[in-house]
Amino acid sequence: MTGWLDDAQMRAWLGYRRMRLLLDLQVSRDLAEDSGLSDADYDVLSNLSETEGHRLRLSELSAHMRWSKSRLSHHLTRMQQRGLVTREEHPSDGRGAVIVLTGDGWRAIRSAAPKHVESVRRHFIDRLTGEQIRVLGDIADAVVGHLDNVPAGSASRPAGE
Amino acid sequence: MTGWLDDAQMRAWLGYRRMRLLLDLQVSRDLAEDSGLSDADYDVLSNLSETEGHRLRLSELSAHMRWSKSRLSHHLTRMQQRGLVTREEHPSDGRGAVIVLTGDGWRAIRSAAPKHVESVRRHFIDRLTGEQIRVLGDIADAVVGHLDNVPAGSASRPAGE
DNA sequence: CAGCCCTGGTTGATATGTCAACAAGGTGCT
DNA sequence: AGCACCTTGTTGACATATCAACCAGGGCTG
Repeated sequence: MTGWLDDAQMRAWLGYRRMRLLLDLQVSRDLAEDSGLSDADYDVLSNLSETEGHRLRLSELSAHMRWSKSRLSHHLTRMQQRGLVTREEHPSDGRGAVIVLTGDGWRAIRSAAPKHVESVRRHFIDRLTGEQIRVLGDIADAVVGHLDNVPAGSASRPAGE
Repeated sequence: MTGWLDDAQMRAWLGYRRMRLLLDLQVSRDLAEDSGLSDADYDVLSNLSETEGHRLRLSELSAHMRWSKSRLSHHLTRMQQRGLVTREEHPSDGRGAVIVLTGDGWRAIRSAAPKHVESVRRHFIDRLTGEQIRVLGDIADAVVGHLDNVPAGSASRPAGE
Protein backbone atom coordinates (compact mmCIF):
# COMPACT_ATOMS: atom_id res chain seq x y z
CA MET A 1 0.00 0.00 0.00
CA THR A 2 1.91 3.00 -1.29
CA GLY A 3 -0.93 5.39 -0.53
CA TRP A 4 -3.04 7.47 -2.86
CA LEU A 5 -2.87 7.79 -6.63
CA ASP A 6 -1.10 10.69 -8.31
CA ASP A 7 -2.74 12.80 -11.00
CA ALA A 8 -1.71 10.75 -13.99
CA GLN A 9 -2.71 7.51 -12.30
CA MET A 10 -6.04 8.91 -11.26
CA ARG A 11 -6.63 10.19 -14.75
CA ALA A 12 -5.88 6.77 -16.21
CA TRP A 13 -8.10 4.91 -13.77
CA LEU A 14 -11.07 7.23 -13.90
CA GLY A 15 -10.65 7.54 -17.64
CA TYR A 16 -10.66 3.82 -18.01
CA ARG A 17 -13.79 3.54 -15.91
CA ARG A 18 -15.60 6.18 -17.86
CA MET A 19 -14.53 4.72 -21.17
CA ARG A 20 -15.72 1.35 -20.08
CA LEU A 21 -19.07 2.76 -19.06
CA LEU A 22 -19.75 4.76 -22.19
CA LEU A 23 -18.13 2.50 -24.75
CA ASP A 24 -19.77 -0.69 -23.62
CA LEU A 25 -23.09 1.05 -23.35
CA GLN A 26 -22.87 2.37 -26.87
CA VAL A 27 -21.51 -0.75 -28.48
CA SER A 28 -24.08 -3.01 -26.93
CA ARG A 29 -26.84 -0.60 -27.77
CA ASP A 30 -25.72 -0.63 -31.41
CA LEU A 31 -25.51 -4.39 -31.32
CA ALA A 32 -28.99 -4.77 -29.91
CA GLU A 33 -30.50 -2.37 -32.42
CA ASP A 34 -28.71 -3.81 -35.41
CA SER A 35 -29.15 -7.48 -34.73
CA GLY A 36 -31.27 -8.08 -31.67
CA LEU A 37 -28.39 -9.70 -29.82
CA SER A 38 -27.13 -8.74 -26.40
CA ASP A 39 -23.48 -8.46 -25.61
CA ALA A 40 -23.68 -11.72 -23.79
CA ASP A 41 -25.38 -13.46 -26.69
CA TYR A 42 -22.71 -12.24 -29.04
CA ASP A 43 -19.90 -13.47 -26.84
CA VAL A 44 -21.41 -16.91 -26.52
CA LEU A 45 -22.10 -17.24 -30.21
CA SER A 46 -18.71 -15.92 -31.13
CA ASN A 47 -16.93 -18.39 -28.89
CA LEU A 48 -18.91 -21.28 -30.27
CA SER A 49 -18.47 -20.25 -33.87
CA GLU A 50 -14.71 -20.29 -33.55
CA THR A 51 -14.52 -23.92 -32.52
CA GLU A 52 -14.21 -27.12 -34.49
CA GLY A 53 -17.73 -28.31 -35.22
CA HIS A 54 -19.29 -25.28 -33.56
CA ARG A 55 -19.60 -27.10 -30.29
CA LEU A 56 -18.11 -26.91 -26.83
CA ARG A 57 -18.53 -28.53 -23.51
CA LEU A 58 -20.39 -26.21 -21.15
CA SER A 59 -17.54 -26.24 -18.68
CA GLU A 60 -15.00 -25.34 -21.33
CA LEU A 61 -17.12 -22.52 -22.56
CA SER A 62 -17.63 -21.22 -19.07
CA ALA A 63 -13.93 -21.44 -18.27
CA HIS A 64 -12.98 -19.64 -21.42
CA MET A 65 -15.56 -16.91 -21.00
CA ARG A 66 -14.94 -16.65 -17.29
CA TRP A 67 -18.59 -17.01 -16.56
CA SER A 68 -19.93 -19.08 -13.73
CA LYS A 69 -21.52 -22.30 -14.87
CA SER A 70 -24.73 -21.19 -13.34
CA ARG A 71 -24.87 -18.00 -15.28
CA LEU A 72 -23.97 -19.73 -18.49
CA SER A 73 -26.49 -22.49 -17.97
CA HIS A 74 -29.28 -19.99 -17.37
CA HIS A 75 -28.25 -17.94 -20.33
CA LEU A 76 -28.04 -20.97 -22.57
CA THR A 77 -31.57 -22.07 -21.73
CA ARG A 78 -32.75 -18.66 -22.84
CA MET A 79 -30.71 -18.82 -26.03
CA GLN A 80 -31.93 -22.34 -26.60
CA GLN A 81 -35.52 -21.16 -26.40
CA ARG A 82 -34.72 -18.64 -29.11
CA GLY A 83 -33.23 -21.40 -31.24
CA LEU A 84 -29.65 -20.15 -31.26
CA VAL A 85 -28.01 -23.14 -29.60
CA THR A 86 -28.87 -26.68 -28.53
CA ARG A 87 -27.66 -29.01 -25.88
CA GLU A 88 -26.37 -32.47 -26.81
CA GLU A 89 -25.16 -35.33 -24.70
CA HIS A 90 -21.50 -35.98 -24.37
CA PRO A 91 -20.54 -39.27 -26.06
CA SER A 92 -18.28 -40.56 -23.29
CA ASP A 93 -19.07 -38.47 -20.23
CA GLY A 94 -22.63 -39.06 -19.11
CA ARG A 95 -22.85 -35.80 -17.26
CA GLY A 96 -23.70 -34.40 -20.61
CA ALA A 97 -23.95 -30.87 -21.91
CA VAL A 98 -22.24 -30.21 -25.15
CA ILE A 99 -23.41 -26.89 -26.48
CA VAL A 100 -23.89 -26.71 -30.22
CA LEU A 101 -24.50 -23.76 -32.46
CA THR A 102 -27.66 -24.18 -34.54
CA GLY A 103 -28.03 -23.01 -38.11
CA ASP A 104 -29.95 -20.02 -36.87
CA GLY A 105 -27.26 -19.27 -34.35
CA TRP A 106 -24.62 -19.40 -37.03
CA ARG A 107 -26.59 -17.16 -39.31
CA ALA A 108 -27.29 -14.77 -36.46
CA ILE A 109 -23.67 -14.13 -35.69
CA ARG A 110 -22.57 -14.09 -39.32
CA SER A 111 -25.04 -11.38 -40.05
CA ALA A 112 -24.39 -9.46 -36.84
CA ALA A 113 -20.62 -9.35 -37.19
CA PRO A 114 -20.13 -6.71 -39.91
CA LYS A 115 -22.21 -4.06 -38.23
CA HIS A 116 -20.72 -4.90 -34.90
CA VAL A 117 -17.23 -4.45 -36.24
CA GLU A 118 -18.26 -1.21 -37.79
CA SER A 119 -19.61 -0.04 -34.47
CA VAL A 120 -16.38 -0.95 -32.70
CA ARG A 121 -14.44 0.84 -35.38
CA ARG A 122 -16.54 3.93 -35.19
CA HIS A 123 -16.58 4.37 -31.43
CA PHE A 124 -13.19 2.98 -30.61
CA ILE A 125 -10.62 2.08 -33.23
CA ASP A 126 -11.07 5.15 -35.38
CA ARG A 127 -10.62 7.45 -32.40
CA LEU A 128 -7.12 6.16 -31.76
CA THR A 129 -3.75 6.40 -33.42
CA GLY A 130 -1.80 3.30 -34.45
CA GLU A 131 0.57 3.96 -31.61
CA GLN A 132 -2.23 4.16 -29.07
CA ILE A 133 -3.67 0.93 -30.36
CA ARG A 134 -0.33 -0.78 -29.99
CA VAL A 135 0.16 0.50 -26.45
CA LEU A 136 -3.34 -0.50 -25.47
CA GLY A 137 -2.57 -4.01 -26.60
CA ASP A 138 0.47 -3.99 -24.34
CA ILE A 139 -1.53 -2.61 -21.45
CA ALA A 140 -4.18 -5.27 -21.78
CA ASP A 141 -1.56 -8.00 -21.96
CA ALA A 142 0.12 -6.74 -18.83
CA VAL A 143 -3.06 -6.49 -16.80
CA VAL A 144 -4.62 -9.67 -18.10
CA GLY A 145 -1.38 -11.59 -17.70
CA HIS A 146 -1.42 -10.73 -14.05
CA LEU A 147 -5.07 -11.51 -13.45
CA ASP A 148 -5.25 -14.65 -15.49
CA ASN A 149 -3.35 -16.48 -12.79
CA VAL A 150 -4.76 -15.15 -9.59
CA PRO A 151 -8.46 -15.96 -9.92
CA ALA A 152 -8.05 -19.19 -11.84
CA GLY A 153 -5.20 -20.53 -9.72
CA SER A 154 -6.53 -19.75 -6.28
CA ALA A 155 -9.77 -20.48 -4.48
CA SER A 156 -11.90 -17.95 -6.29
CA ARG A 157 -15.05 -17.89 -8.29
CA PRO A 158 -15.48 -18.34 -11.90
CA ALA A 159 -13.99 -21.64 -12.64
CA GLY A 160 -16.18 -23.06 -10.04
CA GLU A 161 -15.90 -21.91 -6.45
CA MET B 1 -17.26 0.66 -43.01
CA THR B 2 -13.68 -0.07 -43.92
CA GLY B 3 -14.09 -3.79 -43.39
CA TRP B 4 -12.48 -6.07 -40.88
CA LEU B 5 -9.93 -5.27 -38.18
CA ASP B 6 -6.25 -5.90 -38.66
CA ASP B 7 -4.13 -7.81 -36.17
CA ALA B 8 -3.12 -4.90 -33.99
CA GLN B 9 -6.64 -3.56 -33.87
CA MET B 10 -8.06 -6.94 -33.03
CA ARG B 11 -5.48 -7.38 -30.32
CA ALA B 12 -6.38 -4.02 -28.83
CA TRP B 13 -10.12 -4.64 -28.91
CA LEU B 14 -10.09 -8.17 -27.60
CA GLY B 15 -7.45 -7.22 -25.06
CA TYR B 16 -9.56 -4.37 -23.85
CA ARG B 17 -12.58 -6.63 -23.53
CA ARG B 18 -10.68 -9.22 -21.61
CA MET B 19 -9.07 -6.68 -19.37
CA ARG B 20 -12.43 -5.19 -18.64
CA LEU B 21 -13.85 -8.57 -17.79
CA LEU B 22 -11.08 -9.70 -15.48
CA LEU B 23 -10.13 -6.39 -13.94
CA ASP B 24 -13.63 -5.33 -13.02
CA LEU B 25 -14.39 -8.75 -11.69
CA GLN B 26 -11.36 -8.73 -9.44
CA VAL B 27 -11.65 -5.17 -8.26
CA SER B 28 -15.28 -5.49 -7.36
CA ARG B 29 -14.67 -8.79 -5.66
CA ASP B 30 -11.96 -7.17 -3.55
CA LEU B 31 -14.25 -4.29 -2.79
CA ALA B 32 -17.09 -6.52 -1.72
CA GLU B 33 -14.86 -8.62 0.51
CA ASP B 34 -13.06 -5.69 2.07
CA SER B 35 -15.98 -3.43 2.73
CA GLY B 36 -19.25 -5.07 1.81
CA LEU B 37 -19.92 -2.52 -0.91
CA SER B 38 -20.71 -3.28 -4.51
CA ASP B 39 -19.17 -1.39 -7.36
CA ALA B 40 -22.40 0.44 -7.83
CA ASP B 41 -22.61 1.38 -4.15
CA TYR B 42 -19.11 2.72 -4.25
CA ASP B 43 -19.77 4.87 -7.30
CA VAL B 44 -22.87 6.37 -5.79
CA LEU B 45 -21.22 7.08 -2.47
CA SER B 46 -18.14 8.46 -4.10
CA ASN B 47 -20.11 10.85 -6.26
CA LEU B 48 -22.10 12.08 -3.30
CA SER B 49 -19.10 12.47 -1.07
CA GLU B 50 -17.43 14.80 -3.54
CA THR B 51 -20.20 17.35 -3.51
CA GLU B 52 -20.88 20.38 -1.39
CA GLY B 53 -23.00 19.22 1.52
CA HIS B 54 -22.86 15.59 0.47
CA ARG B 55 -26.09 15.96 -1.42
CA LEU B 56 -27.28 15.90 -5.01
CA ARG B 57 -30.49 16.03 -6.90
CA LEU B 58 -31.36 12.58 -8.20
CA SER B 59 -31.42 13.78 -11.76
CA GLU B 60 -27.99 15.36 -11.45
CA LEU B 61 -26.56 12.25 -9.97
CA SER B 62 -28.07 10.12 -12.67
CA ALA B 63 -26.81 12.41 -15.43
CA HIS B 64 -23.35 12.43 -13.99
CA MET B 65 -23.18 8.69 -13.50
CA ARG B 66 -24.93 7.99 -16.76
CA TRP B 67 -27.42 5.77 -15.07
CA SER B 68 -31.06 5.78 -15.93
CA LYS B 69 -33.19 7.46 -13.31
CA SER B 70 -35.06 4.26 -12.87
CA ARG B 71 -31.97 2.27 -12.07
CA LEU B 72 -30.71 4.91 -9.72
CA SER B 73 -34.03 5.22 -7.94
CA HIS B 74 -34.21 1.47 -7.39
CA HIS B 75 -30.63 1.33 -6.22
CA LEU B 76 -31.11 4.24 -3.88
CA THR B 77 -34.07 2.62 -2.18
CA ARG B 78 -31.88 -0.36 -1.49
CA MET B 79 -29.05 1.83 -0.20
CA GLN B 80 -31.54 3.78 1.85
CA GLN B 81 -32.72 0.61 3.52
CA ARG B 82 -29.14 -0.07 4.49
CA GLY B 83 -28.84 3.41 5.94
CA LEU B 84 -26.24 4.75 3.53
CA VAL B 85 -28.28 7.57 2.06
CA THR B 86 -31.56 9.39 2.62
CA ARG B 87 -34.01 11.23 0.44
CA GLU B 88 -34.96 14.81 1.25
CA GLU B 89 -37.39 17.17 -0.37
CA HIS B 90 -36.15 19.87 -2.63
CA PRO B 91 -36.74 23.31 -1.12
CA SER B 92 -38.00 25.00 -4.28
CA ASP B 93 -38.91 22.22 -6.68
CA GLY B 94 -41.76 20.15 -5.30
CA ARG B 95 -40.90 17.12 -7.39
CA GLY B 96 -38.50 16.39 -4.62
CA ALA B 97 -35.64 13.96 -4.33
CA VAL B 98 -32.44 15.34 -3.03
CA ILE B 99 -30.14 12.48 -2.14
CA VAL B 100 -28.07 12.95 0.96
CA LEU B 101 -25.20 10.93 2.30
CA THR B 102 -25.80 9.77 5.86
CA GLY B 103 -23.15 9.55 8.54
CA ASP B 104 -22.99 5.83 7.96
CA GLY B 105 -22.64 6.35 4.25
CA TRP B 106 -19.80 8.76 4.76
CA ARG B 107 -18.03 6.44 7.14
CA ALA B 108 -18.58 3.54 4.76
CA ILE B 109 -16.80 5.15 1.86
CA ARG B 110 -14.07 6.68 3.99
CA SER B 111 -13.20 3.32 5.34
CA ALA B 112 -13.55 1.53 2.02
CA ALA B 113 -11.38 3.88 0.00
CA PRO B 114 -7.87 2.92 1.13
CA LYS B 115 -8.26 -0.77 0.44
CA HIS B 116 -10.02 -0.03 -2.80
CA VAL B 117 -7.17 2.15 -3.96
CA GLU B 118 -4.75 -0.52 -2.96
CA SER B 119 -6.67 -3.05 -5.00
CA VAL B 120 -6.67 -0.78 -8.04
CA ARG B 121 -2.99 -0.24 -7.60
CA ARG B 122 -2.22 -3.89 -7.26
CA HIS B 123 -4.19 -5.17 -10.22
CA PHE B 124 -3.85 -2.23 -12.52
CA ILE B 125 -1.55 0.70 -11.82
CA ASP B 126 1.42 -1.32 -10.66
CA ARG B 127 1.30 -3.48 -13.79
CA LEU B 128 1.87 -0.49 -16.05
CA THR B 129 4.72 1.86 -16.83
CA GLY B 130 4.38 5.60 -16.45
CA GLU B 131 4.29 5.90 -20.20
CA GLN B 132 1.48 3.38 -20.51
CA ILE B 133 -0.50 5.19 -17.87
CA ARG B 134 -0.09 8.43 -19.71
CA VAL B 135 -1.16 6.93 -23.03
CA LEU B 136 -4.14 5.22 -21.45
CA GLY B 137 -5.26 8.59 -20.16
CA ASP B 138 -5.07 9.92 -23.72
CA ILE B 139 -6.95 6.93 -25.07
CA ALA B 140 -9.74 7.33 -22.59
CA ASP B 141 -10.01 11.02 -23.32
CA ALA B 142 -10.25 10.37 -27.04
CA VAL B 143 -12.91 7.70 -26.74
CA VAL B 144 -14.90 9.41 -24.04
CA GLY B 145 -14.71 12.74 -25.82
CA HIS B 146 -16.36 11.18 -28.78
CA LEU B 147 -19.03 9.32 -26.87
CA ASP B 148 -19.88 12.08 -24.45
CA ASN B 149 -21.65 13.94 -27.21
CA VAL B 150 -23.43 11.26 -29.15
CA PRO B 151 -25.63 9.68 -26.49
CA ALA B 152 -26.31 12.85 -24.53
CA GLY B 153 -26.92 15.05 -27.54
CA SER B 154 -29.16 12.76 -29.54
CA ALA B 155 -32.32 10.88 -28.73
CA SER B 156 -30.75 8.15 -26.69
CA ARG B 157 -31.11 6.76 -23.27
CA PRO B 158 -29.37 7.69 -20.21
CA ALA B 159 -30.06 11.32 -19.80
CA GLY B 160 -33.65 10.65 -20.10
CA GLU B 161 -35.22 9.16 -23.17
C1' DC C 1 -18.18 -53.47 -6.27
C1' DA C 2 -18.82 -50.35 -2.09
C1' DG C 3 -17.57 -46.09 -0.35
C1' DC C 4 -15.90 -41.77 -0.96
C1' DC C 5 -14.97 -37.52 -2.98
C1' DC C 6 -14.58 -34.68 -6.94
C1' DT C 7 -16.57 -32.55 -11.14
C1' DG C 8 -20.30 -31.05 -14.36
C1' DG C 9 -24.39 -29.14 -14.73
C1' DT C 10 -29.08 -27.72 -13.19
C1' DT C 11 -32.32 -25.45 -10.30
C1' DG C 12 -34.78 -21.98 -7.36
C1' DA C 13 -34.45 -17.99 -4.48
C1' DT C 14 -32.88 -13.72 -4.38
C1' DA C 15 -30.43 -9.34 -6.01
C1' DT C 16 -29.95 -6.31 -9.56
C1' DG C 17 -30.91 -3.96 -14.17
C1' DT C 18 -34.13 -2.55 -17.93
C1' DC C 19 -38.30 -0.99 -19.89
C1' DA C 20 -42.65 1.25 -20.25
C1' DA C 21 -46.29 3.43 -17.83
C1' DC C 22 -47.51 6.71 -14.79
C1' DA C 23 -48.36 10.61 -11.11
C1' DA C 24 -47.38 15.11 -9.96
C1' DG C 25 -45.00 19.41 -10.17
C1' DG C 26 -43.05 22.94 -13.34
C1' DT C 27 -43.45 26.32 -17.34
C1' DG C 28 -45.39 28.84 -20.80
C1' DC C 29 -49.15 30.37 -23.45
C1' DT C 30 -53.75 32.28 -24.00
C1' DA D 1 -57.36 30.56 -14.41
C1' DG D 2 -57.09 26.83 -17.98
C1' DC D 3 -54.56 24.10 -20.94
C1' DA D 4 -50.64 21.75 -23.29
C1' DC D 5 -46.49 20.02 -22.68
C1' DC D 6 -42.24 19.37 -20.39
C1' DT D 7 -39.38 17.28 -16.48
C1' DT D 8 -38.81 14.60 -12.25
C1' DG D 9 -39.03 10.63 -9.96
C1' DT D 10 -41.42 6.25 -8.77
C1' DT D 11 -43.45 1.93 -9.74
C1' DG D 12 -44.33 -2.87 -11.43
C1' DA D 13 -43.37 -6.30 -14.73
C1' DC D 14 -39.96 -8.52 -16.70
C1' DA D 15 -34.90 -9.91 -18.03
C1' DT D 16 -30.73 -11.02 -16.33
C1' DA D 17 -26.98 -12.15 -12.70
C1' DT D 18 -25.52 -14.23 -8.42
C1' DC D 19 -25.55 -17.57 -4.75
C1' DA D 20 -26.29 -21.75 -2.49
C1' DA D 21 -28.19 -26.18 -2.61
C1' DC D 22 -28.48 -30.17 -5.01
C1' DC D 23 -28.28 -34.47 -8.23
C1' DA D 24 -25.71 -37.49 -11.11
C1' DG D 25 -21.84 -39.48 -13.15
C1' DG D 26 -16.84 -40.23 -12.97
C1' DG D 27 -12.72 -41.92 -10.74
C1' DC D 28 -10.30 -43.46 -7.11
C1' DT D 29 -9.17 -46.64 -3.37
C1' DG D 30 -10.20 -50.53 -0.36
